[in-house]
Amino acid sequence: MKLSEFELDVMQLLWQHEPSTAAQLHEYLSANKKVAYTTVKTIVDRLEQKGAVERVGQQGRSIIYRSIVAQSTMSDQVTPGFMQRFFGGDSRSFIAHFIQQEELNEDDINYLQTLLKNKKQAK
Amino acid sequence: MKLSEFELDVMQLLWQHEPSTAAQLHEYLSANKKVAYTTVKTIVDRLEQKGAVERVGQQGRSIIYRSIVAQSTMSDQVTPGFMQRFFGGDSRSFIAHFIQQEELNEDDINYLQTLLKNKKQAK
DNA sequence: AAATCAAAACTACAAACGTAGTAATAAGGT
DNA sequence: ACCTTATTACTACGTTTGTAGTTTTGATTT
Repeated sequence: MKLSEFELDVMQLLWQHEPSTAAQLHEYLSANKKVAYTTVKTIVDRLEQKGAVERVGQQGRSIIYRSIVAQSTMSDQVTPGFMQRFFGGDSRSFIAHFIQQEELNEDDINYLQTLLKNKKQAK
Repeated sequence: MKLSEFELDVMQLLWQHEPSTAAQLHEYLSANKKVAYTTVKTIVDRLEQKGAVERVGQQGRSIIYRSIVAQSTMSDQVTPGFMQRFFGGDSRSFIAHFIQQEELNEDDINYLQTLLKNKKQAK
């Protein structure tokens, strides 16, 4: 399943606040972007058509939606392409780039170090 | 500057084999994807219009192209959106995901461990 | 100089996308 | 039972994208 950027923005919000109505998603989105309610509703309709979300009830006239595809499924599908396009598929330099670039506190670093240690031991 | 997926695929090839003619890019691409030469040329033309590549000479009738925008610039621009859409902007779980998911040999792991250690010390 | 032919330049077109208006409808209030 | 109004459902439209055909052009060969 292929979702557009805007569709993914809406999915992101839904993943974070599940379940939601179109009006709620519109409200969350409005924090970052000026966009009409009907626009958001159109996106939700398209997501429904694509089988990314489904109706799970209603509240007055408002339809309540829930995601069908998991965030992890989506990211697994899209990441290889991303890595390929920006890092030539080299996962080591990909990870290295973000370790260096991103803001990480000591806890974060410790956590990642543990992950690496475990990964090494699993060999 | 906003580039489409296909445009980025072509940029990736150009970044890897710089400079190149459209025919060469077509050849590289053909390894993975069946696509007409004219299609690739159209993409290159659009990249030129967008200011992502430029002409640096010719070889017979063939125009030689070079990238103007660096791969790192592109990835810096696109990554925040990507991270937001798939990891809710949480860089720690973003990096963690790849450490766990990706194939890494012992050297890779050591290298990443060093990076983390340095990052910790730099605090 | 004329012919050939590869590559460039131009044109085309359907599907997807971002965006939102308009029309229909049904819940809830009076 | 009727009206109001929030929501849904439907329609619309310009732009971008993937895809490639057709036409023009100019380098190279004969």
